[in-house]
Amino acid sequence: MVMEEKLVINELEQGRELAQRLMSNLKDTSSIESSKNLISEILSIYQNAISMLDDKKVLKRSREIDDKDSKNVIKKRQVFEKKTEKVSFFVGAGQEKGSIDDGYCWRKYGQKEIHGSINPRGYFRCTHRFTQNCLAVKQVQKSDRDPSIFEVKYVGSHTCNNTTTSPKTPNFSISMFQQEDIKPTKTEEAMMSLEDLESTKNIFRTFSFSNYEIENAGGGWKGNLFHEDQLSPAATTSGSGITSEVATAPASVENSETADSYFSSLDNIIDFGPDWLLSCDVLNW
DNA sequence: CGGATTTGACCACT
DNA sequence: AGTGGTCAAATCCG
Repeated sequence: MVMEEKLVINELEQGRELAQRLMSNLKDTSSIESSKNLISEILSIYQNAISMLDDKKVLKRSREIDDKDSKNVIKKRQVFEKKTEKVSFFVGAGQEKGSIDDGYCWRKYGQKEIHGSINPRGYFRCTHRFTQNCLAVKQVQKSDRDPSIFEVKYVGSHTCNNTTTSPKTPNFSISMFQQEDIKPTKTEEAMMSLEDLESTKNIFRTFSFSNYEIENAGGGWKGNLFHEDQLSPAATTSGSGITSEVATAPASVENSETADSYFSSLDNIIDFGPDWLLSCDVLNW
């Protein structure tokens, strides 16, 4: 395990301990039940993050991809390109038929029954793939746990300018992305990642915690999802369009010094090495 | 009629 | 061989 990975786990463990201490401080106060729930969720998130980072298979896989490419293994062009793409995992309350309107034009090109999942996964590519060479792709799968929620995975970003409407922000969302193959020569992509990380401080303040777990950071995207009753008031106000409120922290978090200390910890831990990026961002849809 | 969706086949990877 | 991702012909729909 490289130094950065150890540091990340260290930081997360510290955060978990602090949350546990706060939890015991609140034990005998029944009026702050919601705070307790919040802390439980924080603990859950920390646990998930630690588990993810402690999964040597994932980390090993990430490095192996680098090795393969450096050895000039010839692969199908599409497959190779994918490994360099930004991947966003996205969960949130969805709309009917999985037709989550993110402001872009998508064309469905496939559907697949996924082993271990009740619901099939739909494959969408940008309508302008051929006209504008836009390589954005997304996968949409209805959550097994809550059919009203869709899990969306974005691969690549839009290079087209065409949107059905102005890009929308989901009523609530959090995404996690992993760039699996950032090589020193990929300066541009690396810079993009740093920009994403740069904005992470603020982004971390935009969501109300909920259990979020990824069984397999490399490809899995299962999780305890965001239910409407767990969303911040701002997040539940509208399913259409970007609202400034969406970028506002839930009061329970904003007003909590303790929560701020956690965010400070997160500020520290996002300074990862380039081969493993973990971040949260709010996508424009 | 043209574009979008469906769905079985095919391919790459493990 | 199993699985996930993509292709492409058939079909649907406005």
